[in-house]
Amino acid sequence: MVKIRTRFPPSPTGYLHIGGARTALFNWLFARQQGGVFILRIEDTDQARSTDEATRAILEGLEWLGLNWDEGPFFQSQRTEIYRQFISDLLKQDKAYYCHCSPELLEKKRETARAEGRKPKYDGNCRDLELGPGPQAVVRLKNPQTGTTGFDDLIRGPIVFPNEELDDLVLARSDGSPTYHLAVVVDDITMEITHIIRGDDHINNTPRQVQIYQALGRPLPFYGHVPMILGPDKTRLSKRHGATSVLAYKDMGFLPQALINYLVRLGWAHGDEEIFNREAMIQKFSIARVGKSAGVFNQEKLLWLNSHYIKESTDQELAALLAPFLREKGFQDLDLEYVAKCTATLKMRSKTLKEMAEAAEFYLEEEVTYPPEAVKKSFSTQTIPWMEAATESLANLAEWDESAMESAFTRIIDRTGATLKQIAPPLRLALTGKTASPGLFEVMAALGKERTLERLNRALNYIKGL
RNA sequence: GGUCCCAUCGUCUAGUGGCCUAGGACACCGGCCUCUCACGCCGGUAACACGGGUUCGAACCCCGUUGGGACUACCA
Repeated sequence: MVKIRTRFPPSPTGYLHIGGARTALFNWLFARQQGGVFILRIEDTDQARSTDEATRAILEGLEWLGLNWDEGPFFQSQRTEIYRQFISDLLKQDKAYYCHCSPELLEKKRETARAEGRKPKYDGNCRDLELGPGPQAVVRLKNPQTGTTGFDDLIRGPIVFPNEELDDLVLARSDGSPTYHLAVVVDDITMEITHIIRGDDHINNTPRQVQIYQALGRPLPFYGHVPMILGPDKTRLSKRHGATSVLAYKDMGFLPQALINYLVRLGWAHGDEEIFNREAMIQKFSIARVGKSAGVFNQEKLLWLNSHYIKESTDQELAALLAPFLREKGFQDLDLEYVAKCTATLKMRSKTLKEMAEAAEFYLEEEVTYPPEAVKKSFSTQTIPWMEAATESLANLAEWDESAMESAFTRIIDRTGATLKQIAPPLRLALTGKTASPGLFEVMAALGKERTLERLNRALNYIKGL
């Protein structure tokens, strides 16, 4: 059996975006599932627009998502000799020819053709002139002019194009460099790619590439064209729609497994299942079951998945993940054990790590501040006896856990005649500086006895000074 | 314009001729739980683009219409 080989070929003209990430994911999943090989290839033939920085960002994005590649990264810019070889072979076999038409002339012809309602395709002017190389010459593929060119798409089934629609495409530019179509095909041949899974914006490119395979006398790979990802306005997802860079989602506090899970479900389903960890995805993914229609990127659902994976993470994992976000907020010396205790109270209430970091601030601040509105609502002379009773009972607690606190509070309620509903708000404000927070007992347990008593005493003094 | 692709709730989707008075998930709206906020649980609103066929029977098959999208470069 032939080993399956897939590839992800980004061009380094920008960051790794959501659409690219999903294409990479599908290729990766298919390779992993089939025991195949996943190859990374950087398509940097467009020297003007390619940057090293973009390459780094793409690699970093893939690494963050955990889409590890087995071979590469290969760079097209380092393979020019290979392309040259293939082009000269084609020329020798009369499958390609030199064309001396200037870009200006071609552009003019296209315009008049368009104006007259004809197809603006190359007219084959130099096809049979048997011209040699020249300073302005490009190399074109000599395509069949009748008949059809097609392929059997893994996702969409057979797709056929009339050859009259296809013109003699340029294989080599006048400077000798290969064009995209030639480079892709040569790379896929030499890298022995068996399955090409890519965006459906390439469907129309495929017959051209098929013709190059045919001219070269090589067997076709399998093609699977996955649908595009759209923004909420149903146009192609782009910067206009906010963050589409994978790393931007990292910075917003998303977990890679949440993004991966979201992406795999965008365009693919396995019955009613929503949650897929890596292993489940690899096992259940099926390229043939990928949907055909474009999908709208929905951040709400991503947030839901993210909160799911946050809940699933252990306190220690969360503490480590949260640390960079906390440091960003200026909390430099972090006691990760303490942070872990805090995350335990926050994981049910946070949709992102960024949100969690914000919610965690009161745990880390030396002194919480009491917002005037909240003070008005919760602090009064009436609360003094409650606070005193609480402070005293808590101070006497031998065990600092939630069940001990609970029994302490039943005694406090007994003694003061107040209800928990009355006592909780002022205590919450004293401990967190907020009117909404994790459960009172949870907060005290996480804060620890010392911090709790400190904060209560400080609040008591504050109220007495009102 | 031409060619190609696509079409089920607002969104992601299940559905491959009878199981569909169309199922799940997100979001939204109610309720329960409750020390606040969440979580969780229960319930609700909400879709087969349209028109023709084929068939005893169509969300599912065929044709057309409409609507979206892609490509149409010496960009990838």
